[in-house]
Amino acid sequence: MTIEPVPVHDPADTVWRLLTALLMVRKEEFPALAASFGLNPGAMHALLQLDPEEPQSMSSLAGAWKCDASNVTWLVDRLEEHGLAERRAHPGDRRIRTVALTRKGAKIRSQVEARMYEAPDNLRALSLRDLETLAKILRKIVPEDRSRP
Amino acid sequence: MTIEPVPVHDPADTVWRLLTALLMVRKEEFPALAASFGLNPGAMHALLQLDPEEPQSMSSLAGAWKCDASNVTWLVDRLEEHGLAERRAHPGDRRIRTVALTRKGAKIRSQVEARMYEAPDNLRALSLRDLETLAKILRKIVPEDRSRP
DNA sequence: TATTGTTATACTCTATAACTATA
DNA sequence: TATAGTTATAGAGTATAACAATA
Repeated sequence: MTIEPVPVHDPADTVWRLLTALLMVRKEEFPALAASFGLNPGAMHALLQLDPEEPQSMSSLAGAWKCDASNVTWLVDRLEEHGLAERRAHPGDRRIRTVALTRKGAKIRSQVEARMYEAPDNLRALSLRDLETLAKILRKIVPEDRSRP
Repeated sequence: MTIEPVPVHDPADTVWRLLTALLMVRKEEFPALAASFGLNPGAMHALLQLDPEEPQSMSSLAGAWKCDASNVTWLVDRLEEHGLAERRAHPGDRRIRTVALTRKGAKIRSQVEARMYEAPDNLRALSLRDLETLAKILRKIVPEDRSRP
């Protein structure tokens, strides 16, 4: 005797399943994408969260990246080795070091984003009408800034 | 002078950005979900890809999990420690060891899936009409089996 | 001899604890 | 004394290479 799984009736869960299935493939591509730029996934994630305009302190990065300060040191070292970021002095407090994207870092970052946000073929196969319907509905629940990281 | 990013015009890319933003939060929850079952993310991933019905050889798992055979040994050791999977002899070839989910493994696996496929609150906030529209469109491009892993 | 899986070992990434320099 | 960041060190997870058993 086999225990059958309880069927999903909740429409939100149904949509969630469909979305997860759609995204799963891309998620697995991330490490390869990072590697294609000579970075490990952690450093790539860090690169994407660095703001080209606003240098941040090491400690605030530890908060943003949800990792230990010593790991921030290590990750920023990796980015510096690739010439993608640089440590700078803080004007008011000589204990603080800020991290800023270099010109090259900003360029690579936007290249990576372009690759990440390239829609997969199956999505591209939808009609313009369907795509616009999707966008309209999704915009109701996705804050504008989160859709343009 | 700052170089402005090229605006995204392609409607498929726009939708893709929205979808990615929506899924990002959940993706970050995965390690915590794994930890709540006493597993590391790798072992959890492995558990989810083990078929309750079909035992698989170690080498085929290395292919499926995209990792080295020695790592399969390590991961299956972890699952066995928790009583979630077990090695079995292959009837025809004594070199081969197959890996099968235990009864407990199948149970935990479906619990994990239930947690993973629970829609987040913002999705739940959509109207039934919107959810049905989403499901209808997404089903055009998501193969039925991929939406029910 | 070739293949399957394990063991021995090394490397990568992350964390904790001790340390340096500023405040 | 407290805080920011680094360095020293340890641990988890993954890979490569050598090995034992079987084909």
